[in-house]
Amino acid sequence: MQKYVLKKSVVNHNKTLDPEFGKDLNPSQREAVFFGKGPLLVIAGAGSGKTKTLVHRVAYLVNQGLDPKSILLLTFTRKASAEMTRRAIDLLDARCSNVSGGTFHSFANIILRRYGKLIGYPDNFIIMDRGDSEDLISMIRKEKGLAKTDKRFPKKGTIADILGKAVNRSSTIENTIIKECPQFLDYKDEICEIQKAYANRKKEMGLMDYDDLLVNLLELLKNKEEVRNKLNNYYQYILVDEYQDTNMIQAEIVKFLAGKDENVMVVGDDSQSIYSFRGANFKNIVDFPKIFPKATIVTLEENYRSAQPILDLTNAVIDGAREKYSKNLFTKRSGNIKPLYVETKDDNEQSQFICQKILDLREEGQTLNKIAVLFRSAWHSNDLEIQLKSADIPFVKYGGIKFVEAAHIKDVVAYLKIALNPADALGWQRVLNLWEGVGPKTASDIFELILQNRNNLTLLNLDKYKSKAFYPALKKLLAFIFINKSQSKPTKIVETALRLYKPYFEEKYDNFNKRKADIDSLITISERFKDLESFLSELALEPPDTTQIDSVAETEDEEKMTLSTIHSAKGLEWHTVFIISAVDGFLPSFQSLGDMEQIEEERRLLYVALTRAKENLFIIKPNMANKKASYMYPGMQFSKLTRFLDEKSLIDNYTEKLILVNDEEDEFSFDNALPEPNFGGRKYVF
DNA sequence: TATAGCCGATTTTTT
DNA sequence: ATCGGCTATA
Repeated sequence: MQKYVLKKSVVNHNKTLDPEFGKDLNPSQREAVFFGKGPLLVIAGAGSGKTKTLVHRVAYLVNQGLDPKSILLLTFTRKASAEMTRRAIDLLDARCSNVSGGTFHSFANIILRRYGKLIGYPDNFIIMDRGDSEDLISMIRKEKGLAKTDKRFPKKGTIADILGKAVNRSSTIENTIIKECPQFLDYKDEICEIQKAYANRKKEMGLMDYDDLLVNLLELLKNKEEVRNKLNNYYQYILVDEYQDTNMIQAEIVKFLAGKDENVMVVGDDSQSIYSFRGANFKNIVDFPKIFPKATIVTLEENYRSAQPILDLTNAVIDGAREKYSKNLFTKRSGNIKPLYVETKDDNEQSQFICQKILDLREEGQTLNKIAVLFRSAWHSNDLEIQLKSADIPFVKYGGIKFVEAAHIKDVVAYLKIALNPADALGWQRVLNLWEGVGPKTASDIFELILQNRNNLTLLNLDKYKSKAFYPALKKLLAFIFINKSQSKPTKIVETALRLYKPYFEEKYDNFNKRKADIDSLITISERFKDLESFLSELALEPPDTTQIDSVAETEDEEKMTLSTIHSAKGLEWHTVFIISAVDGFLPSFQSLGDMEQIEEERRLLYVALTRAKENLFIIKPNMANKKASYMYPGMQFSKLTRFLDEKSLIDNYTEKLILVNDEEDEFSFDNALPEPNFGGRKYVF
């Protein structure tokens, strides 16, 4: 295990806070930033300078002479954490780079590597991603013969959902089934059985899923006093961002971390809670003063992001919400351009409109990285992506399928996992199944053999397989497993794994040349890590998104526009925002329609999307009645505007309607007949 | 008994 | 593109 040595940091004590520090904050922000000791709840509306306030708070605390490491800043993504640290450094000095921070999960990972032994985990445990969990569940389901009993037995993904929600909502399996999918209530005993087997197998194999990271951290804090005391002494101030998206387990973790001093500041906006499907509970905000009765509450209501007409619409949308902390955003920013609303005949026309508009904006001198297109589900942008490519407009897409979820990356990672932790049955299954003549049965036989002898390689008797074609491969694989992990750099291990994988890789995928680029990226990423364990943890906790992969591949950082799911757009802002597929059934998603709470969450989702825009906001509603989704779900029309904008005629009152006129000549020529790009214009004819 | 291969159905959001 | 189920084959 890597040893960390405390280095005396060279701190420039000459540089003190700018006398102007805090002058540009409004009174509420100032109250939060200069707050003394004790619990503090900051209710921060969209665009109200939430990040700015947190960053100033960090700088203020560090400048008070506090050891930066003793400040723990828990954020929703690692990106957010890095961004805040960077801004704090700008504001004060390099001391801020030592602030402790990360996501709840990455923090749990660090603590559990060190203290996990106390609750029976090896320090080389492997973090399972969602796919790994499903694979293990599927394996158990097959072993128990549950797959065959009845066609209607839930699929692995559904079971994973049920188990995960039960944990994250601190509820029972039975209640979760009743709430989520009552049609499977008959199988509650079987699902409980799977749950037990799943928990046992994970422990045997040294695996933790995302939920285990939180649950086990909480267990340490709750039941291991020495750990709790250590952490309480170490972390003097706890700051939590996006508190509305924490679940009950996380709230308890915060409670224990705060300790007796209760120096804990949480920041959140109940109107932006969009992760309840993951067990997040925005009532955590309401309950904060119950957990910390001494809590001070500060509300930030002034919006610095959006022009007034945009804000008028967003306020109106969230006004329809059933439950919320009452707050009303206002801005001093002028602006007379109303959000623009466009109806198109289908998604193809929607894409054409966007391409055209973006070319206009570029003409005007607007840079592409100030433009974003937002949507409910990753696949909603499929058509747009094709058209952007053919129009030669560069973009990056956030959300949807991730790099590490691709089959070929999972293959390579499986090699690495079994090298780090030979007890990992899932990794073995995946690797052994690559071989001709090996299916699930043979793979698990081989795995059993290895497991029994893994402490003494010389006892391993492989004679059984001597006649098989895969025998030499098996020999080579075992040699790979027992290489010295602590001495080899991750990149070396990846390269060794790739030598073993290559023949199967080229056999398995027709388009292996295209996939090769991903493999190269994996090598590049591995170079950042000093050991295999941290590399694999990072892949599970902060999977690289397409941007990082692209920037590895391309040296030039060309300007690109952003396509993003609304979830992934959280916390960001753009000059111009297009919200596409504002169709009832798309947003809200038809999957959410059965449940009032879920529909309310969809409303908040739209609210988050709308509040990303600073100056220009486009809302586009294609008619999707004749598209694929509609024959899959016969009851749905997919032709009406989203209910959240339809109610009380919000569209009529708060937006300007653009009329698209089909130019008869050839299919669609946009180049002629376009009026001067002018967002105040009444009509948009093409 | 185990595997390979084919076909058809399905696609919310994410640490 | 991927998953799960079915069938032919060794």
